[in-house]
Amino acid sequence: MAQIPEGKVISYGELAALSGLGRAARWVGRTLSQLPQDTRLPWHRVLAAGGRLSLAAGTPSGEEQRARLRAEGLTIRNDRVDMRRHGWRPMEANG
DNA sequence: GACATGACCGCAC
DNA sequence: AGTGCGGCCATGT
Repeated sequence: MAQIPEGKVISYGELAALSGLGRAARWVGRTLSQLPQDTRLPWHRVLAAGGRLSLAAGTPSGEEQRARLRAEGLTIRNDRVDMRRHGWRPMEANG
């Protein structure tokens, strides 16, 4: 997760698979929910499938996530981000 | 061991 | 486009 570049996003399922956790998307979610508030990990770049934001707008964390994503230049439409444009895969990291 | 829950995923209707 | 259902992995009671 720390390797996700700024302005890019990934889904829980992808992150789980890429981390060698198989299909443990739920486990990723539960883990993120337990992150300390002062973590510097880019947790806001982890979205649900299809670029959907699973954290509801209005909640502290939900607003925080939207703010951070927008700050990185992403556009949020109807609680979702354009994965086609901002999706990230490790292969792209190698150039 | 059984049962319920979670910042989930994919498919079918 | 919205809803329902089963599957997934780990944790807590």
